[in-house]
Amino acid sequence: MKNSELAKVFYEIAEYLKMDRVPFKPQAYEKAAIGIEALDKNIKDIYKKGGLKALEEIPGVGKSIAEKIEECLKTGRVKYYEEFRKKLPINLEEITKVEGVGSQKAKMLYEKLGIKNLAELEAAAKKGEIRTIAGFGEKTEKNILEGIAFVKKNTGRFLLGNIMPPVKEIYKKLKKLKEVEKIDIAGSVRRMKETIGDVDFLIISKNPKPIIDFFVSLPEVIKIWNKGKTKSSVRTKYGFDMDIRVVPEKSYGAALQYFTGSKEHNIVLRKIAIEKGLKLNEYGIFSAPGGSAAGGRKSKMLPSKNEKDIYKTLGLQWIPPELRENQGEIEAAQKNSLPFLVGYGDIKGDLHCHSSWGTAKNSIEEIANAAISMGYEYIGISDHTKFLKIERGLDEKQLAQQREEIKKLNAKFQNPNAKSNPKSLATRDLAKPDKCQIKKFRILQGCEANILADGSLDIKDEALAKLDYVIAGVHSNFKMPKEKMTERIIRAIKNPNVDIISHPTGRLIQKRDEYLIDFDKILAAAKAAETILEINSYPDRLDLKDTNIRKAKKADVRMIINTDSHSIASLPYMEYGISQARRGWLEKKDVINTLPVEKLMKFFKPR
DNA sequence: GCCGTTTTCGGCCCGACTGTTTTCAGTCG
Repeated sequence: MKNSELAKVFYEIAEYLKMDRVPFKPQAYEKAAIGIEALDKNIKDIYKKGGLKALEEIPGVGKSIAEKIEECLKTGRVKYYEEFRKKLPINLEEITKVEGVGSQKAKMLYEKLGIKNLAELEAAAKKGEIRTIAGFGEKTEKNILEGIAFVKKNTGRFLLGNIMPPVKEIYKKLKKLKEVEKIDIAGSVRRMKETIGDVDFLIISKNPKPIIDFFVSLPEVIKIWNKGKTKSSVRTKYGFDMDIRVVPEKSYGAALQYFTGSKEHNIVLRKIAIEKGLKLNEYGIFSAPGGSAAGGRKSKMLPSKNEKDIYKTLGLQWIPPELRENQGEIEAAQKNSLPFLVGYGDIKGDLHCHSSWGTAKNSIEEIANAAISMGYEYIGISDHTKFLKIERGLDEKQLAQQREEIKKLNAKFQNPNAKSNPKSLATRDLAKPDKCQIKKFRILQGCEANILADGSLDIKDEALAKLDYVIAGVHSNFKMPKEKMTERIIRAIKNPNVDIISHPTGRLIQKRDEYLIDFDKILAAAKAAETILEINSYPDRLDLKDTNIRKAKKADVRMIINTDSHSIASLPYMEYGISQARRGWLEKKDVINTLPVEKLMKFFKPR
């Protein structure tokens, strides 16, 4: 039984309890489910090692839920859950995916019409049966049908890297409106989560109506879920939903904090507020209960204009959005010990770029020019090697020829008259970087060698020794038993010619799981061999992922953020890699390509 | 059902919008 499956059981119990209007227990079960989901160990192992006591250590899990976990691990069933299922045997997860249908309506639909799943819900709505239920009407029925159509079409979450470009476009359009005094993107986009459920825009304005009207009539909008005086939500043609919220200036900090989330982070903040005799909502932080949009009669609004005010009033350092997941950041902020995160402008070069020597789009010179215009000081060309025929992998001879070309280009890029990079890279606008000149731009030659099934590489050591650096990655035989795969990668880590392991866990978000590996052993080996692990910025990779990055930092392993670009159009993906590094609590010193080239190369194996 | 630097009992985060009501429940974020 996987942790996620067990968590799902408790989430569903929470839903069933909500249907019965049981107070407080639903939240307790939800909390336990969150606690289980957040575990980085298999719950089976935790139970094996420490029994019931160890289970009760899990946040949100007490005696009663620990016993239910035990029951589930032993028998594969939870009686308490099955009793609910017997009473209401419906596919809750499926039905409540439909916008506007929650647990209460799901219950009614089953009791009145016997609806158990999405297909039956659709059939009933088409026959016009839904409107016959008390409390349901024609409009609800129509909305349910539309909701089902959307559920069928969409998978739910969207890759950060896919969603960002259209979101930035819409952001620009909204920003241009004269009524908009200030605008931010909040929500999981601001937190730079690897996948995004929906997009939240937050705006300051004294005149919300024209903004909301403009928002719902954007050409990207295909469905208006709701439209009120100060907020609205819509579906875009790209498939994702967007919310907009307009607030007055004095509430902006509180609103930005509130709508950035995460939900778990905010709940803790509100509790801290209550402990201090304060009240926190999206309108501000108030000195006494009863605060509201108009300001309660007895409560006084404390400074809420910016987020720092809110955090300060709660006795906390301002917390970067990427950390707001209630994973220890609040405790760190209380102790004034938050990390100073690697910045979006700190990267000095990208060492994982493919060129037209293989199947990638651009020549080395084109890549170098693009890198210069992004403000980089160096770029690393790392084409695939010969095992990957489909990518026209390079052999020993071609690598030598490529080295000659790079030598010539490097001579060309030494420009003693150029000004040094005047400002740090504004990564958030990487799509349109400023032109700037670099005194000494350097092209490094690497390669991305293939880690074969036995852990050896597909190219001769002598050839590797002539390169500036070597990346090695797994590109075949993904499905090996855990022990073998771990050994395979560790052998590559120990290879005296290998400097960097690319996309170390091999996952493709929403497509392919990580390889079966013992990640702790990989980390220990990387630490011992001083081999660097890559944070791959490609939108569907983001590998290492945030939680693994944090583990790697704890293991004192060095990391590098690369894009794995096969075209210069992908160089700006760097932003996503940096964001994951930040989510993994990395500081500048943890990331080697924040260093100038001479210092960077000290982290490579002696050649 | 869980949890505790005021507590082992008595608390549990909060407000906008919609649709169906005639004063509010359900849903969502």
